[in-house]
Amino acid sequence: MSIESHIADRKFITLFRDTFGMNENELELLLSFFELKKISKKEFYLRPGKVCRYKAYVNKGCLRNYVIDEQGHERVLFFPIEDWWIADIDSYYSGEPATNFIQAIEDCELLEISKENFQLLENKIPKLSQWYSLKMTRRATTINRRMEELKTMSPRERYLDLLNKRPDIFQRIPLQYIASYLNIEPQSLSRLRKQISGH
Amino acid sequence: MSIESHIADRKFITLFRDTFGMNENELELLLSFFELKKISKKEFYLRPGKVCRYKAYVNKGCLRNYVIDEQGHERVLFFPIEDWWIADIDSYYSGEPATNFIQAIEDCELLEISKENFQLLENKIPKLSQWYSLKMTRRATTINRRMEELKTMSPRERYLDLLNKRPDIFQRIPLQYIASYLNIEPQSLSRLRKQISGH
DNA sequence: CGTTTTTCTTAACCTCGGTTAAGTGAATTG
DNA sequence: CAATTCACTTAACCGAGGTTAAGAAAAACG
Repeated sequence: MSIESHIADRKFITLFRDTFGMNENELELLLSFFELKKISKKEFYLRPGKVCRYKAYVNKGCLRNYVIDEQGHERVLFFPIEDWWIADIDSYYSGEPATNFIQAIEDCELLEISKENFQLLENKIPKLSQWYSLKMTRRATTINRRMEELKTMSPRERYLDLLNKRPDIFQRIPLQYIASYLNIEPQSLSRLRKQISGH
Repeated sequence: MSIESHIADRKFITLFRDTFGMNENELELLLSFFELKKISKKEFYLRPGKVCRYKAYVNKGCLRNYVIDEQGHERVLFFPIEDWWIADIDSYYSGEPATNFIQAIEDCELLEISKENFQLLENKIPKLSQWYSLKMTRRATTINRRMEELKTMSPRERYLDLLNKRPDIFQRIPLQYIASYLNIEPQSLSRLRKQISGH
């Protein structure tokens, strides 16, 4: 089964065709550099220790990107879903060993590319650099906003905000992971939900 | 007094000369697009409400970049110092009104450039795009690391970590702002410092 | 289906950091 | 250099969220 058939209906291809006006030749070249990788629920895409030399496009599924703090608690940083890119961003750019876990919450279909191949591709398709710069900008503003949320909102506010802005999250991700994303314990999330529903 | 004499001894110029191999013509062109802006202690470089259409290089001095939460508390996000760039990153890219305050802690010398002029310059000096991409990447990893700190470390750990990694900060920035950066109240920082020194 | 495992909830207790208030010390300023 | 503002500290009290422990509910699996 070719990669193309898997992704023909995905944003991955429309993104480059429509937003960057890539022609069919460029698209074919682009696709030939990516490798399809399937991982099943609970499987790890990345574990700490190894250097992260790849990034992957989430074609299907949902994962959690987390770290473990000194007390041994898991802390969820992101929930990558369809149309996101995954990597240990710090390790990918610094070459230092990764510190992040990336684990599948659902069965996932990923499109993976190595750092080297991505650079090759960038040289062959200049439009990719434009796109990449845009992507890094968006990433920076997203994380920035997330940092502001952590600094200015209470757990209760963060919960209500997430419920409002990302209702999809609650349909497919266990509450214990959402609690970790909100930076509280599962018991505290339960308590919060009870307080809120009880009024 | 020309801009050149002000920045001749700064990283601003060595950065482009050494790292990007710019020649004197390119450097002169580059400099001609920047405007020298002096602001004195306590003065604001940016306030919420207006769209942030400029970015500025900190040639000299030290500032605080903060937001105000719903309870009216100031929350410091960054302490831009020499060789940093300042802007409301979200507003600059989205075109929405800024939410950040940027205020001088010391008398400052800034080199400012508009978004439009920066783009013009990017077209004239291709090396600038490379540099820009690198800068956005660094920015993303920095903020990412900061988010991880907020998620995994206790206030006490964040204090000790800052003391260790950025001792310079404690020499030039009032403790109340450092407390805000650490996401605690000044009274709690006092208590922490007493506990730590008393052992 | 019934069993086992995982996820979620509840409750009691405790701790850390916020809040309020007051006082001390340092730095500007006229 | 006296006055005023600003920065820092201390202490008492309080409450949100963490911790521990147990049980209920839901999902996975043979």
